[in-house]
Amino acid sequence: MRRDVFQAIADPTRREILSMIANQSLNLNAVAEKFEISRPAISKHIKILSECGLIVIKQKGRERYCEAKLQKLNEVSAWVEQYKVFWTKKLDALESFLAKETASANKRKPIKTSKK
Amino acid sequence: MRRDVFQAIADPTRREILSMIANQSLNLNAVAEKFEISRPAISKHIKILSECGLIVIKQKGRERYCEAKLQKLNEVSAWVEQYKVFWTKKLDALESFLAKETASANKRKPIKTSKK
DNA sequence: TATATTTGTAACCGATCAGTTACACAATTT
DNA sequence: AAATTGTGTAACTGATCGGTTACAAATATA
Repeated sequence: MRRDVFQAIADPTRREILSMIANQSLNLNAVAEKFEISRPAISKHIKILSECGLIVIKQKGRERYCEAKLQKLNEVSAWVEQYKVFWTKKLDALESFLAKETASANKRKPIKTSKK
Repeated sequence: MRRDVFQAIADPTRREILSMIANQSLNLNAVAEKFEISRPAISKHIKILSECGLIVIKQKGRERYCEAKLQKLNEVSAWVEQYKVFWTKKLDALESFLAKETASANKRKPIKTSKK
């Protein structure tokens, strides 16, 4: 069974769970209440999230509070950031192309370049 | 059938395909050659990637070149960046705690803070 | 024209996924 | 002590996933 962060965040319900508990820990029932699906289904999602380290469970009496541990998202961040240059590079190229095109037409007002 | 960027990048083979063609377009066979799995399997992965807009296929004669269109990764980037504050905040808090703790002990050399 | 090459796709397979219902069990409340 | 609450888990289901083999079709080459 593959259990990594990329797989964990692939499911929209799990992403929603993360957004719910990012700011405040919630117990399992509190999480489940906000979804249409059953409590055991949520329980399974929580299990997956905790197995890959995105949340930790703090037992308090009979309740189990889900606390977000978003550090693991760093793995996703690092992966996606390595490619950012590819799409921003293209946008920069488009930007400079448009700037040049506009300059040669030299009647319209120049495009505001965002950086440098 | 759910077909979004999060689901597309959940599979390690698809992430590897993206890394292969990020810099250079490759035809399907060239991609398939570098993997253990069969050509039809790669063909399916390519289809998924193109269906969610991460690559485009340029037909040249009988060959089909896969060109990465990584702009769509922006969606993932935006999602993960919104949470960056949560884990960097905690790290900063830990950092300042350690700095303070070290200062009060004031014999060990201070921790090098990365920014500001 | 016959043959190679590059590819898509259909049909199938076993594993996993995301959900369900039903039940068990421990902690809390009455 | 009895009832309620919060949760885990087993057993099941249908859908999807990631792979395969086998075949078809279009382009390129001999």
